Amino acid sequence: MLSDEIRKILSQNTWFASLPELLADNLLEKGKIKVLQDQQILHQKNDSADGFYCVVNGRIRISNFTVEGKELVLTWIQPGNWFGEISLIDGQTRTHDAHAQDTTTLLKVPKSAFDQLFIKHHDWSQHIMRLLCQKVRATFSLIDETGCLSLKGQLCKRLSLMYQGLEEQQSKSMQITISQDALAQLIHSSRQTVNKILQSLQTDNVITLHYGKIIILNKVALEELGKI
Amino acid sequence: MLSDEIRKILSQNTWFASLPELLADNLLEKGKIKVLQDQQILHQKNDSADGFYCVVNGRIRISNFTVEGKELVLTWIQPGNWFGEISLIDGQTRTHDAHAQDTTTLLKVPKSAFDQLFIKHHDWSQHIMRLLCQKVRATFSLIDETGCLSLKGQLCKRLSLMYQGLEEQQSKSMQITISQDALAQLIHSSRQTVNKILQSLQTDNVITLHYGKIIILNKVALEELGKI
DNA sequence: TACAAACTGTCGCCAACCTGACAATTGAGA
DNA sequence: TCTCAATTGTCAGGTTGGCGACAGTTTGTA
Repeated sequence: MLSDEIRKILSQNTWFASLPELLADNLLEKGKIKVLQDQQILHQKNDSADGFYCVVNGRIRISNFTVEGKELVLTWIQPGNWFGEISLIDGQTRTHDAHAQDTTTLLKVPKSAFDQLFIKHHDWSQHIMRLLCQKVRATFSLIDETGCLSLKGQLCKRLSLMYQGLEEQQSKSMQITISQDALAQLIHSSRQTVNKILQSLQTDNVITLHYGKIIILNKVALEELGKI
Repeated sequence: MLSDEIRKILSQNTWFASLPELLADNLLEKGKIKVLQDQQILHQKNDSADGFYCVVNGRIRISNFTVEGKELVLTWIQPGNWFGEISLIDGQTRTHDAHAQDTTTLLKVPKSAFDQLFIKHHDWSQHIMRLLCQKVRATFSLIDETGCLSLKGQLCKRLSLMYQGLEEQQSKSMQITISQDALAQLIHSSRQTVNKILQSLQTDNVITLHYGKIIILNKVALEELGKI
């Protein structure tokens, strides 16, 4: 994959786009491409940390496992988004498992290069702080959603966000590639319940359902429903 | 309240305790005591931020409101813990409402003093990053709990944590002062369900129930139950 | 073209838990 | 001491949503 292509994808992300050119160049320069096959493990919870990552394409599933072995999915990280900085900063182990969902390309900035940025660029810590704040705020709003919204609301919100992600990447095919099973995991629900909700959305002409994918018909309605 | 007394309480907190003396002194020096009456508002969601706070005694209830007006409690901040840094760093507004739960004494470091610390102490940002990482990890484990644990498990975990807080402060009276109503809010449940669970814990001689307070009889059992 | 794997659609049962209601108890303040 | 608000204890009714089961559909692969 060409360096210009990577830079273009990374620049869709507001955090990366706001970095001074020198820092952005440095991340791209030190970053190495890493490709994972579908379902391949990047790291597990409690692993020691060796890198700071950005999803170039594909997606990374961040999750934990309950005592009984059930997978609890926290989120899917979409292209352009960076992760893995927490363990690098505080020296503790990984907070979650990270698996590839689809064949996935990552940019990996090794720990050594990451640490050096603090020394070479006096303003790097400012930007890392902003990234951490973003992460805290995102996590807070996740908690709000699960507490405030009905399952239908949560589902619509997730679909909205995924659709936005597609728009930002100016993807050709405006369809969300996800199984109902995976959607259920994301909102901590069951496949059957998700199916029921999706059917009702289809009846209301908000979406259409297909094998392994969903097409958004009415973006505005979906966003509205994501507040219930 | 005496400065030595404040320093003693603040030093129970691992983050504060790990600060270089110069920084700790600076925070204490610039911090002003602020007392809130029970239920008094410190700030609301979307307020602009003017300070970095530490609970000296009492406690701060961090919450949001749903569209229907129901209060969603995120957590109670116990003495020794700092909060409010996120809005100061990223310049955005407050993420939550903050109310006093009981008469509460705070140490308030004004925004101007907070900002200056970055300039005067080159290592201040390192410590702020550690604090942010702590916050992210705490928020992640909150999500894990609500996803993994049964209501009984969540309730026991909360009680454990509150009891630990009492131990750390070497409080004279080892009883948790909280109504069943407030407990229900903390675990996003109903008073009736909480009552049923507490009754069962009392039957098993893990706790005893009183008007507006709970006494822990078997700390170890409680911790064990906090994993179910 | 056949087959297996993955995914979707649907039903019924059942446990968890929310809500409203109401009585009893406790504690603070007049 | 009296009164009132806050808190606790308890019950019945109703809803939500999880789970097992099974049939049908789609897709990739041999």
